[in-house]
Amino acid sequence: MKLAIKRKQLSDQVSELTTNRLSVYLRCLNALDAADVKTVSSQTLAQQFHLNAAQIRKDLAYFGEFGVRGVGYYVKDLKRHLRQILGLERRLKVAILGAGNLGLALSDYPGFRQEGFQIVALFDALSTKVGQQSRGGVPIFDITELRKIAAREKIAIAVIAVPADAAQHVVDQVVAAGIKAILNFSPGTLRAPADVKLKSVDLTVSLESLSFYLAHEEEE
Amino acid sequence: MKLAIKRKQLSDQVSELTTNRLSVYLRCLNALDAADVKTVSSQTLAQQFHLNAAQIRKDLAYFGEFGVRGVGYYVKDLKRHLRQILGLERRLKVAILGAGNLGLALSDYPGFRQEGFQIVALFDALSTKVGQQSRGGVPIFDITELRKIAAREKIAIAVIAVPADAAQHVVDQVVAAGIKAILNFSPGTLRAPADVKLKSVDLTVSLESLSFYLAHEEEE
DNA sequence: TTTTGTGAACTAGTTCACAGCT
DNA sequence: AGCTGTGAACTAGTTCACAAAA
Repeated sequence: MKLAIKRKQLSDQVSELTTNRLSVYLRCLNALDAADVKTVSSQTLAQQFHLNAAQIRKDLAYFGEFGVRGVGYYVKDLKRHLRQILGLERRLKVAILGAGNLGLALSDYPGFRQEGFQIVALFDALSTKVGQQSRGGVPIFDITELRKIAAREKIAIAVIAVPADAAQHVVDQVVAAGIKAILNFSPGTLRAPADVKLKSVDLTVSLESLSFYLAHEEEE
Repeated sequence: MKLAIKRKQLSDQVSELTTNRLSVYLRCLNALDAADVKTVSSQTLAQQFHLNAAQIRKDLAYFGEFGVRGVGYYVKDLKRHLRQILGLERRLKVAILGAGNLGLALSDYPGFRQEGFQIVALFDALSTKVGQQSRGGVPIFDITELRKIAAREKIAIAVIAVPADAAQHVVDQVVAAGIKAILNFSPGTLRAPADVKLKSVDLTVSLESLSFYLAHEEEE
């Protein structure tokens, strides 16, 4: 009951910081479960990654009361709940846009294949690539077929791995194909409608932030 | 004078959020400069990506007074300042650890090569890979040679692109080789000493955050 | 006794709003 | 007139600290 009421406004109430941590907790629980640990406290969990125990409890409390006072959390139980919260109980299908170096590497990346994601298609505009497949066997389609294949395969997530100058155009096509979640690897700002979740991983920004650190640590 | 005083505690005072935005501003300024725009206001800059003009001014104000009241910022001028702030005036050398799909793709990624980064070496433990090179011509060395080559080439940044179970061991070797900045692509938490800057890009977390969004948007 | 779940206190980050310079 | 630089107000996120449950 309490759970159901909260559910309604979840994606507004829960910040991305929290959902990212949920993923991290889940990975930790997988490891604990594999090591046949039955129960874990927020304290123990917090020590693994340098986090605060209260934060873990607060993060989980958004979704229900999963813990047992005096005991902690049952590993298998919490793991199941987290998978459910993150929407991982169903296999989500992923398409990668851009069959260049990065796109091909991502399509065979084992981390993507784990935990319920299934990479079903690559798309490219280059006719020489269309019809080929990645080393791991993901077929490459022509980008013009995106709409058709996205609908047929029920593709839920698009990964953008095209050069910066093509990225916005590709995003527009992805949106037109009805895909509601995009993970973008191209540098620069992209526009997408409000009902489409666009998450960007900007490799250049990451490197430059390290460069900043190096430039300013030397001085102290 | 004011600038010099501030400099001392910069990396403590300035948050990562700010430095990440500086990268984004720089990219925008590059585009404006290429389009031969001479001057830009924080207002205009803010509209490009959906940001607040005051935030841009605050971000820049940490480092000095670069603007001209009534005019805005001189594009070339601010660009030069940002490059200097981010430590991009010198070319930083980068090594990639792990010559798998991801490592090879990253070593030829054009975004890395731009803006002052130079990928000089790949490292792997597999003897079949050692001696080969990436398509773009980055040579693959044995990981045992890391220390020697890092010193000789003055490698400043290490990129971790090895499987999760090898990641901590590789990080330890990178640290032992005296490298002070690490960009990690492997999933999971890694430990590094306080004087080493470790930045992680967790692809699984990114995808799971999209999954969360998809799972919870459907309900409204 | 142990550990959760959570209000209250605190800290960090963002936006407002305006004085002051050009 | 126009736009920066910045204190003050606000908002979001984290940590503390403790009552309540097992």
